[in-house]
Amino acid sequence: MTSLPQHVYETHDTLTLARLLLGCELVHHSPEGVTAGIIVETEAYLWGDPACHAYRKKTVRNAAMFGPPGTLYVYQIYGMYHCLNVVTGPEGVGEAVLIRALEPTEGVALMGLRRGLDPTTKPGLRGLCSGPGKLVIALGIDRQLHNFSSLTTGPVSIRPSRPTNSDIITTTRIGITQGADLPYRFYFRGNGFVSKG
DNA sequence: GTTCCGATTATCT
DNA sequence: GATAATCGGAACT
Repeated sequence: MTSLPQHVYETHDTLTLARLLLGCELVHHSPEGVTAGIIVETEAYLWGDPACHAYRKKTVRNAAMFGPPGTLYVYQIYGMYHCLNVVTGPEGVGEAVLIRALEPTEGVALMGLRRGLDPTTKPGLRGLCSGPGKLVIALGIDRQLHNFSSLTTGPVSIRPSRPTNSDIITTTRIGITQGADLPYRFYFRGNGFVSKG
C-alpha cells in the first residue's frame, strides 16, 4: 500500500515523470474490488506543446491539468471513451502524463467483466489494458468520480513496483497531428501489453 | 449558429 | 486497411 508520496510528483518535471512512472503500478480501490496494473506506456504533454489540451486556455474540460501535480485528469475522447492522465508540473501550469497501457496484475476477472469480454472472442490478458481507453474501462475509472482526484489521498493511486524491463523506448506520440514530431512517448521494449510498437 | 475534428476502439473488408 | 460510433471544444460564418 506504499504509494508514491506527494513530493515525487512535486520534484520531477513532466518528461522525467513520464519515464519514472513506467514500471509503477496503477491501482484503483473500487467498491467492486481492487484492480491494478503496471504502467508500461506513457506520453507527456507539456506547456507550450500544441498537442497539449492546456495549450490554448483553461476550459471546463482541461481544468484539472492546472491543478497540483499528482492530480488525476480524466477526459472524454471521441465522444465515447476516456483517457487518464497524471497531472504534472507546478500548480497553474497545464502539463500531464497520459497513461496509455497497463500490464494487468490484480483483479483480472473484474477487468474482463468491465470490458464486457465475450469468452468466445476474448482478446486475452494482452488486450485487457493495451490502450488508453481500454485501461480506463478495465479499472472502472469514471470522469465524474475521478477527474481532480488526488493520487496520494484518493481511491486511485500509484505505487512503486518491480521494473518489468528497464529498457525504455522513446518515440513520437500516437493519434495526434500537432506536435507529432516530438519524442514524448515512452514504453518498455518488448513488452506485449503496450498499445502499439 | 454551424461545421469540423480529435491523446480511440471494435468491427468490418 | 477502412470506417462507424458519438460529443464537446475550437474555428469558422
